Amino acid sequence: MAATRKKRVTIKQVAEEAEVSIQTVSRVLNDMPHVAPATRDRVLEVIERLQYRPSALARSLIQQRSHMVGVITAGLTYIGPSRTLDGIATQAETMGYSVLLNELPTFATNDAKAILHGSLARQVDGVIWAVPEVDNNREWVLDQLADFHVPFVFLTMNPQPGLPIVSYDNHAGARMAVEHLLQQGFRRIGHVAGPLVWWEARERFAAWSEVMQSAGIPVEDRMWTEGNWSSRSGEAAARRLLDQYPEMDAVFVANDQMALSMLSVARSQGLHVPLDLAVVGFDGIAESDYFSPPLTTVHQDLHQLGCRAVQQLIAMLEAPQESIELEPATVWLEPELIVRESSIRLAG
Amino acid sequence: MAATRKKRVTIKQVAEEAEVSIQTVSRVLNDMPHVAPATRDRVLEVIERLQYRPSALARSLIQQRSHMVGVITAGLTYIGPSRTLDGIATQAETMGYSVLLNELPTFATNDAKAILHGSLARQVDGVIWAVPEVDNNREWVLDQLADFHVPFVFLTMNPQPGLPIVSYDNHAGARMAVEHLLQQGFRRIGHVAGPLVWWEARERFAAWSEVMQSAGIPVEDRMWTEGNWSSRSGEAAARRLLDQYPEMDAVFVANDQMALSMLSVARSQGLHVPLDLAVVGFDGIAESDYFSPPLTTVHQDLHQLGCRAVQQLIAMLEAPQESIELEPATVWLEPELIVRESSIRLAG
DNA sequence: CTGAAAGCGCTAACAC
DNA sequence: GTGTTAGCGCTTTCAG
Repeated sequence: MAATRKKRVTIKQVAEEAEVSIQTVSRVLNDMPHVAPATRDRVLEVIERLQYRPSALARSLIQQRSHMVGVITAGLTYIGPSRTLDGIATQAETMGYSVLLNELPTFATNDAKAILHGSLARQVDGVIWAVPEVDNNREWVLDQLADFHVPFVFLTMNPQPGLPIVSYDNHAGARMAVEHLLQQGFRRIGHVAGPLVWWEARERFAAWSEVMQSAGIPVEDRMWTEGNWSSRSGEAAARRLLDQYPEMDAVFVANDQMALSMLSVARSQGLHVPLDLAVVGFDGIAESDYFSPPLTTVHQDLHQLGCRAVQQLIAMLEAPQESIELEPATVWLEPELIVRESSIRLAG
Repeated sequence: MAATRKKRVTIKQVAEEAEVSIQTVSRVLNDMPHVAPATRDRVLEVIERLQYRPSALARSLIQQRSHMVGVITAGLTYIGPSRTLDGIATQAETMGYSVLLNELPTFATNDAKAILHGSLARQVDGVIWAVPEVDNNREWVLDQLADFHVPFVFLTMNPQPGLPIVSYDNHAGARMAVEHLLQQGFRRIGHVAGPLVWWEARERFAAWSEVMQSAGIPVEDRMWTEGNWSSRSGEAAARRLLDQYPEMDAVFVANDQMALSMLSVARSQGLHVPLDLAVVGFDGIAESDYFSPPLTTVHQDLHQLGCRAVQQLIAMLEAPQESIELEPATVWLEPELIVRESSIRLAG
């Protein structure tokens, strides 16, 4: 009883079976007026009987509107991008759009070009550029933006006049983290940075550095190290930092995964957190509440970020032509500091 | 200098500009023979100059082949589904296919129907059903399978004759975990199960139960509790279990997130892991190596799972019609036990 | 080697 | 109310 692959039922067959014109079937499908109730019922009956499903493809071709949004992403194995995608997918669904997903194999420019054009060839109505800004991988997209005939929304980058951007304020988030440590009375605050080719890592690093200097604490090179976001890299970065800055009493780590490693390394070296070393992370992943000890962190709701991006894009799609250009709205979200045990100054 | 939305360049315009027929342009595009080199060059030049990009949509319509695979997933905020999707996206890319992504808002059946039909309406060439098997949410898809005129590949379910399935052997993985604990000399082994409406949770639970009984250890209800995969739920489950089974000396936890909570709760109750309580997780997420202590876990490479699913599906798509039905290949992957500090029996 | 005609499945504009 | 005629952008015959 193997299921032989059946041919798709077309509107033409429905029309013939119901003994009406193709047009009338179309009218029924689209709930248009001017169809006699009896005719409509007959058509509907045939549609049901033949299990007819209209082809969105053919529709898209003629309407010049695919109701698909192209999403270009990278690094889905990371928690951040996948949560963002979750938000995008959910919101798109809700608003009646499909997601055409493309993941870049690397963060480099080269791959991106072909992949983006592949997406555009499929006639997506708009594009959400959810690739982290690494090196200058965004340059050429921005350069060519005028040549693409669909709207774009960019995620996670500095506000820039004339560009629709949806992003968390990483600088503000990092500032909160460091200021919190200062308030707790810590002064010798180190930093484990993310890879500084990433915009987000640079923002967090810059905020650490600036807040420190504002507090009258000179920043030296031995006070920070760089990881690549992963727990593995965080382990090495943590060891180096503890080594080169032994009097450090607190550390701001650029993401929760690396902060986890910091906790682990500290423990292995006999340091008590937060008594000997306070630790603050970034991202606010769900697990951070169950680290040992629970991790103070800066939370950004990336699901929400994805939702907002879709709303923004669809607003642009459905707005009248002229208004689009006037003021590409920037959505600038504020992260939130979650204080837990890992950063509380204990009576020494 | 606002970028006014341009109209798309069509093959017709290229033809006119190059003073050839639409046909010839098409031949050039598709690298077909029988085009004079001079003509070809002229056409290519015009294509370049006009920045012409053929419409994949129009192509799909006539070729009855979209080169898109529909992916139905759910719970992208979880690590597992998103890693799987990462594998799917990467592999599809490599093989020249695009991914049309659909995420179910819940695991229930109702939403699924409309969403699946939406995907099919866009003429995907095949579907990867990556929704975890929860309750009987898979029943109706399987029932209606014969009515869909494209091939399906199912992820993460029991092998079943006549169905193309790509899955890890959860039962085998859980067996490894429990046998490892027995080998270490632990006998009073508890279990924190995932939500038992999930197939994967049931498999892991069943393996625990069976291995215990084979070892002559009767299983009682107080020896296990149930969580919902999240660290939060794992915390409650861990507390309950420690409470109702105080003499427990080891525990097999159904995923790493909940295992993390088990470590955290044990620590807060003054229990030393693994001295007082050995812990084994499941999944092998990257962070598990940095838990305190590093977690023994059963690793499954979900990226690989996604890759295999795509390979399987595309093999079906590109195979001659008859051979498809004969023997839908099942890919049955073996997870791997990673032994770390959390489960090592220490000289007491 | 090249072009003209037909048509993929559907909707838009107009007739009747 | 309903049918007819076009045509979305492209490929596929089949003539020349």
